[in-house]
Amino acid sequence: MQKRRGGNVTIRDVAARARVSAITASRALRGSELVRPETRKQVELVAQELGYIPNFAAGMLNSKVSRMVAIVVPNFANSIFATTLQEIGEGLREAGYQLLVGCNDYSVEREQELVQTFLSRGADAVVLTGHLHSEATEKLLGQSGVPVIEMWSLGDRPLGISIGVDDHQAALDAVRHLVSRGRRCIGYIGGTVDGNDRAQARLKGFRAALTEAGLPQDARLERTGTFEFDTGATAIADMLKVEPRLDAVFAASDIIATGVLLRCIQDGIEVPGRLAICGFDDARIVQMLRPALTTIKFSRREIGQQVAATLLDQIGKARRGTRVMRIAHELVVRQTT
Amino acid sequence: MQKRRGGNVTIRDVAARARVSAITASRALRGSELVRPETRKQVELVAQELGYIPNFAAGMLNSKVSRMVAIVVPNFANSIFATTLQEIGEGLREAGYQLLVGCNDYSVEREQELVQTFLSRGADAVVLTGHLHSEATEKLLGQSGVPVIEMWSLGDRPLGISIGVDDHQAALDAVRHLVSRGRRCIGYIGGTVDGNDRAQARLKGFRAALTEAGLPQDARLERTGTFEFDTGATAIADMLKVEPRLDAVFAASDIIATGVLLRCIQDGIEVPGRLAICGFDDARIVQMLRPALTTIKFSRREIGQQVAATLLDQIGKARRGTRVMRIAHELVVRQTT
DNA sequence: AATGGGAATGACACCGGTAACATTTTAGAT
DNA sequence: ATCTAAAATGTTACCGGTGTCATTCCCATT
Repeated sequence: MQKRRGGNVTIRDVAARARVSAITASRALRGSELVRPETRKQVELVAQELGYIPNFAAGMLNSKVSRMVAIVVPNFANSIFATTLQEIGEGLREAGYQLLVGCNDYSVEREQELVQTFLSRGADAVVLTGHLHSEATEKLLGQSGVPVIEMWSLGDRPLGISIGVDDHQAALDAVRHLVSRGRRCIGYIGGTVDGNDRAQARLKGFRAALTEAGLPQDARLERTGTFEFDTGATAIADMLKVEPRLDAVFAASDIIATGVLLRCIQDGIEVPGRLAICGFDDARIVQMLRPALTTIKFSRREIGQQVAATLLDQIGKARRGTRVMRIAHELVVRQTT
Repeated sequence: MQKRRGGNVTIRDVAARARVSAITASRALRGSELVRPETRKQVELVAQELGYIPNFAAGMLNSKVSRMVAIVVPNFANSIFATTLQEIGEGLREAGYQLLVGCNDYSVEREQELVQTFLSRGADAVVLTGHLHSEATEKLLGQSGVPVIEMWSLGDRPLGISIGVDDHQAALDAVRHLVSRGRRCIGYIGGTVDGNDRAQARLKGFRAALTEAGLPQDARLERTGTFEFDTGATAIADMLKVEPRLDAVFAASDIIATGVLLRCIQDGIEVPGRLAICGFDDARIVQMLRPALTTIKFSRREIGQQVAATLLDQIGKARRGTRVMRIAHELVVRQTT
């Protein structure tokens, strides 16, 4: 098979037609200050005329700049990450960067594979979700010298720059709020903690809050599953059967919290009278539910914007520090607590 | 800045260390049948030892194969597209393809820019959303000889292969259902039709159904906006004020339908007694709402899977036909109608 | 031992931009 | 008119794999 890409017009073709050398054409098209305006215009005209499409691979080979940013997210389908992707994409568009995205399904091995291909493809920077990585991944990234951003959670020893929410503190805040409302038998329903340090931090925050309030830990009141409505719906029904005194639930994601709430409405369990619910994320829908969900709010867009800005700042810099940027969260009290 | 990628180990370094020529090393690592098993093993060992990371750009330059598939979606944040992305990603992972994704915000100009860079980067195939493109985009893609897939909607004159849902028919089915329930004053609330042929087809389907049922067209009962809850919530409130006899709404997206439903619940408008609602997409949440939403269901995953399979089939093929693959849809009647 | 043919390996050029350095042109100063 | 520095352009080589074609090696065959 012969792939043609715009009729195989190379920069030399453009140069010949414009009666300049290849390098002048190259400079003209890249907007270098070294060419006379008229020359540039002429080259641009010819390029247009011939339908010239530059070959990035060729340029990259020598210049080592790909204008691609690689991003690893655990899951596209989860809209939480999608919003961030969107924001990063918009932030980088102007600068001419493209997004190379991969999905690791919460697996560090898969992440390692992805990082490997991304480096192979010459990504100018790598964005990872969370701080849980294989040793090989960290070594690869270290050797490559490419800027690394870990987003969504905060790490104490980030590989590069860490931009995210303090999940532990946020969970603590949420559960403290439930306690302050007089709840004494509080359950936790969250996403799987495997390969997910955000989920881990939230669960730890939950436990810390119980301890702080002098409440007992009870493994039966901690459930984890997928980040789906069903997880919440199933878990709450079962948990109430096991422990009828349950009077509050902290759901580590609004999707799960919505599952809990809708199931309660179905089953005639009064919220917040009989059961208080607090979610996490402030997904768009939850303020429209009746009763509206109390939840932890933070700006997904801000994460994306910060990541984009930081990327632009870091790419091409020789010295790169490690830094932790905390995105603010806030407890939004609505009707479920 | 000097980017190093794994310490600048090239295939010649590996070859030298393994006492073979560069091309033999290349063949060994690519799994060619032409090298002796022992030679291959030796090369692989050395590559591992040296931490060799191949440079895709270099390989691409000569072989014209990038193992990247470019995908343009209008919007990441809309989970509808995210699921498809996820599925395509999974389908291509095994074959070693990477996803180059871009977001065009429903703009054909933006799509054109994206297609241009994607071709520039040597994408092995291009996946677009919908059939609305600029002339230049179509020309670019035609010249490039790269396989093209248009997904999500069905076109009568696809650029390559078209994989999607018959939105017109689906909308027709939805509205016929409302009519069959005795509704006579039916409103439409949907997403913007600009740059969105799916939305256009649904609106046309809605109108066709009204005509078919002998009902009058009324511009006041057609609203479009963003694909957000608010659009539904705001539009329904206003529409009921303008036309109190309104007894049904066809919402061209479940997000919007949910907005409509929740607003009705808030305002004490009885559903389906006073107002019937039919959505579109069968988003996961809508079956858990009370009343559960009647909607058009189809498999987003199937679209993704078909796209992935078709991509693998098309890439590298010399002769590429144009074809239309219709993904089945189904009306799911629940409690809102 | 000589021969033939396929398996395995190698030499070399090439893909298409661009960095580095060389050269020519231009314009301002004397 | 001459000189000089800056501006503009050109030459050459190189990035790092891989296609093409040539060569060597090995073993079976006569």
